[in-house]
Amino acid sequence: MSYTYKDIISTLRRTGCKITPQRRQIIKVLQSSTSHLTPAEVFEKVNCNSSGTGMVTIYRTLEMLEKADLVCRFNLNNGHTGYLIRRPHQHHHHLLCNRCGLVIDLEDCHLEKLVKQVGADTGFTITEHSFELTGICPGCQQAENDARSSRVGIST
Amino acid sequence: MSYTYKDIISTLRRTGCKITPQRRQIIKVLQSSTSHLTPAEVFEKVNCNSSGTGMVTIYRTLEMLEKADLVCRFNLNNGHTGYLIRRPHQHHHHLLCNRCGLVIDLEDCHLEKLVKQVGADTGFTITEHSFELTGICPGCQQAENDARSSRVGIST
DNA sequence: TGCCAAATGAAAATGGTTTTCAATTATTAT
DNA sequence: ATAATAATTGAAAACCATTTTCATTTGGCA
Repeated sequence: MSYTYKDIISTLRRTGCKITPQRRQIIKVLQSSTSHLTPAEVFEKVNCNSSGTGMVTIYRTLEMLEKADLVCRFNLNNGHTGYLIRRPHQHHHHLLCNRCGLVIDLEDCHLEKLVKQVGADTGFTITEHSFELTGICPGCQQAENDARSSRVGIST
Repeated sequence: MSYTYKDIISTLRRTGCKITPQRRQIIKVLQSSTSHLTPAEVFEKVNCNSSGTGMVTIYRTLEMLEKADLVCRFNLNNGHTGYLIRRPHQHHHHLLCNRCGLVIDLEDCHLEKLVKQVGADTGFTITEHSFELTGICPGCQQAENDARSSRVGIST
């Protein structure tokens, strides 16, 4: 489960950040999304209710949230950056759907042994690792199958 | 082992690409580096012999090499892009040194089972995965230890 | 050798992100 | 509640990596 809106606000207060309407908005937008959002996407969603929040504020808020460890930041395949409300439990990996952007958390990291082994083999002190999977989620697979069968035109 | 200069040239010829002096230079620079290089780094190295190759050509050549599967492209942690001459054997992972940029190839991917398991658990069709490790290589660990002991000043 | 498509380079365009700076606002102390 | 103040905001400009444009040059084939 991800941090609740209240969690986030109180963590920010604790850090000495001011709680502005813009920040509230941005947090709500991030929270209501199951997939990662780029700064541009956050901007769009925040501004569809005509709140007039500037791009600059989006960037600054995302940066602040990242520093406070409340969101995690991805490097998307296309070189862009995505942000996702963080799940409280520490280290985990992500499974992304290529079609719809859905993100699944893989809570258990089964890689400790492998990482340790690589360290031993290479002499490196390994400080970080990332493991990202991408594919097509069940929903999008279904949608593609449906599209295919209607294209073939079983009954015409 | 990575592709040799000759391998690369002949692959390019086969693809119908022209072998220009600029391209030769760029390939040599990539080849002589054990770590990934950003376009800017390639530019710098290519131009230190005053060959006057433009940034544009660097970008275009790197793109061409990537399309020909002769280099691999990374998203660096800082958001920049790095390129590395490819090793012929297909799928593998990387171990990067945080200090000096050294890249070690991990030829064996031990993750097939885990990937398959995740697919089964989630219903995703998993098409790709990446596993990247970062840490400090033995050389840089040594250097740090040396620096530390001289700072402590064992004999002064 | 000459031709022509491909490659090059300079300059301009693009697009995401960051900085600057004056005006505004959330919080703290009064 | 109000005033003081330090943080936040937004507009515009700056930045920087990357891409596009277009006129010029060049590698490789006929």
